Amino acid sequence: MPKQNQYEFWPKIVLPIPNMSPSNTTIRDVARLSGVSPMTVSRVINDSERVSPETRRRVEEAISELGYVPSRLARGLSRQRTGTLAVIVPDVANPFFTAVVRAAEEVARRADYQVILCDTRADLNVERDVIDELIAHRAEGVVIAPVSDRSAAQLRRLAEFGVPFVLIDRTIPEIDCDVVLGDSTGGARQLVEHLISLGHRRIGFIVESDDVSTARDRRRGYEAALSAAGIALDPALVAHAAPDPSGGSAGMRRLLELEDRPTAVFTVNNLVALGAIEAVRAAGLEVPDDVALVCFDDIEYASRLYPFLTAMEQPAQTFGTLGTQLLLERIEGRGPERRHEVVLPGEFIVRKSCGAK
Amino acid sequence: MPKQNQYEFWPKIVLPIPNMSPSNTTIRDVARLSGVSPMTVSRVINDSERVSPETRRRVEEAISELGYVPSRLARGLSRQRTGTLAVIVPDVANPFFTAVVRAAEEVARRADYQVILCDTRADLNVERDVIDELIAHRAEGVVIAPVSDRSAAQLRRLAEFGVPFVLIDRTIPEIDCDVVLGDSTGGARQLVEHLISLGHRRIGFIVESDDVSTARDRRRGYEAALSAAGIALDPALVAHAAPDPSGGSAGMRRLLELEDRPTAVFTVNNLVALGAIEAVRAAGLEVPDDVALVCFDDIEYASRLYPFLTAMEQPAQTFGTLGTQLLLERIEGRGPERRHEVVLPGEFIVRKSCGAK
DNA sequence: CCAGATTGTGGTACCGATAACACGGTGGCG
DNA sequence: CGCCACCGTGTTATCGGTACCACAATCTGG
Repeated sequence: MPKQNQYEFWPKIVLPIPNMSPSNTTIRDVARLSGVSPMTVSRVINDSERVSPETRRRVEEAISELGYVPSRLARGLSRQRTGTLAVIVPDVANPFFTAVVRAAEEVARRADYQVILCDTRADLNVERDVIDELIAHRAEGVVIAPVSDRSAAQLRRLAEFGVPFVLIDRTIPEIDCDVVLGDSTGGARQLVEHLISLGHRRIGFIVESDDVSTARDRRRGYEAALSAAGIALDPALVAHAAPDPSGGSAGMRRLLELEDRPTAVFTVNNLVALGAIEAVRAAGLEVPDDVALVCFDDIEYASRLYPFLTAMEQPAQTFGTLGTQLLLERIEGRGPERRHEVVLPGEFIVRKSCGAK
Repeated sequence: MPKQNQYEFWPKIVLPIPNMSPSNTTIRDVARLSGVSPMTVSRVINDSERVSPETRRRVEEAISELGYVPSRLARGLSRQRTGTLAVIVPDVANPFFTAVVRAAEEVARRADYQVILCDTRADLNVERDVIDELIAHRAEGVVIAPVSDRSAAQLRRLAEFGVPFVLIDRTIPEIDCDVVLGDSTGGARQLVEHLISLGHRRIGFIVESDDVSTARDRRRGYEAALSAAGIALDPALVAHAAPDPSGGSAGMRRLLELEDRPTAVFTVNNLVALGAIEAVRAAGLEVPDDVALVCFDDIEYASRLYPFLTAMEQPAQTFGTLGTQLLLERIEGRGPERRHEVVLPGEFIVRKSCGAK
């Protein structure tokens, strides 16, 4: 259960503050001090161009004397580019997305872009608002792990405004753009086949709503594994739940209440697994003894402390770096005519939760 | 060991791209279409003001017909405010800071500010660059967990430019501003006293460089606890190391090599603890049997999966919300004359790693 | 020795919005 | 009936840069 925030309603204090000097030096001030035109100063701060060494020296002197820093706003307005790009994820606190964001931020910074971070909390409305804001901000591109297929509307809006974007982790059927994905179907199949190889026949699946591509694809993998093993699909074993710990708990509780309950469970991601495990324990049972468990995505720090989750680990950082690189290519007008669809293989890591050996 | 990123050098593809229409509708287009002046359109999009219902209707119609979205750049330039603020942390991947960032982002968004996320990777130079960028961007305020005391220079720079900022998690001696802190000294003392109460007399401490206030304060707490128990301080038991898992491992290795090695260790934070535990295990020993361990900050998801770390958990979210709220007060000119110094108590959580009971 | 290129610099007009003021029309009130 | 307040709207200047073109001075080569 997330900590309640006792200071949510911190009492408002209304008092005057000692205003600091909003030191607003402009290019014209620099020009005046160094006895040249603003245009020449502009040339100096943008390097390049032909400026005599002597003039350049004088201008640079004036700049450092006045502590002048050019305004990105003005520059952006006039150049029609902001040097800003956005990363949108449904939950930064999910270690998978944290890694994505971190990597994206680094790539962007190296390419001299600033990053606006947006956490949609898997809420379609927040996502819409956030995207509108980004359009207003004239962000030059967006790396986004969309909330669901219904994000299509807002992505089309981005496209209308000529803002390139790259989807990561999730595709959206009608949206045609660069994409960086994991191998959800294959990975899921491998996980479930592993459970089957351990002798499990009744295998549950806790998954979020079917309008998220990863959920669909992983369900597909789950079904493929079952059918390949000649196990009939029992719809009662598929529990739909929110893609977070509380959803995982709820889903697992439902599965445990079944008459003929599963002996193993596959969860759609790491946080769902976490909640599911908590539910198993709350029911006085244990993983993997009473219920074996496998999932997608690792929880790095947890696994280092205690290698427990048998998981299909995805290269989260690569999602971030690669997604951002593809985006930068689009922004800079490079990038192939045809869209890029990169599928990154996961790494199957067997640990305790599946009960192997 | 963090995953190597195999796609760091993704091959560059150079091809033309099908350019989308950079639909650049301006306020003037809307004005033309609705047969009014740009000023009137401006009045409509900023609500308020006195505009006849009929005109407003016509303008709104034109706006939606053209799909017009006002440019934040232009607005910012003219209004002299950007509606942007920044959150700077040394490591977003640290669950503590992830929570801070997430909370800050939410508070900011609710107040209609956009957030620029900056991860300094605990590198003073990156921090300097990032802050320069923010000044250029005319960010209206900054919530920052500074790299160290040597961040003072860049913070003074911010102040010179009239950008208000709030320090979180760490103070800096000469910098006088709003601050949201944990009770490092008290918390550390409590942790170490707990170890002492369990019978430990040789207690190690793995800590980062002394120019970070939390490190100093926690050392102070460590020393206070020892001296209160009449235990002499043995400098050999204080290992300095980077504030991350690898630092923790290195530090613990050094402690384990001591002739008279500690029976318990206190680490300055969660990630250091993680590395320290790995080092203990690598040495063929176990926590808490061979070495008891306590630390600052929890790793939430890890602890839910496996309640192991005995820790002083800090209310990370509150650091974020409160820090951002204080910042917003400053920005809006409210906020007390005298600086705010908020100290949030941590929660002492006893689990396995200390070997209690 | 002069046409033509090159170099360093300045002038002007924007980028897209808003602040501040101006102005014609309506209605209330003495 | 005329003055004034107010309403709705337009005009102009400006925010802080840069693109584009102009222009004088110097350099090149035939």
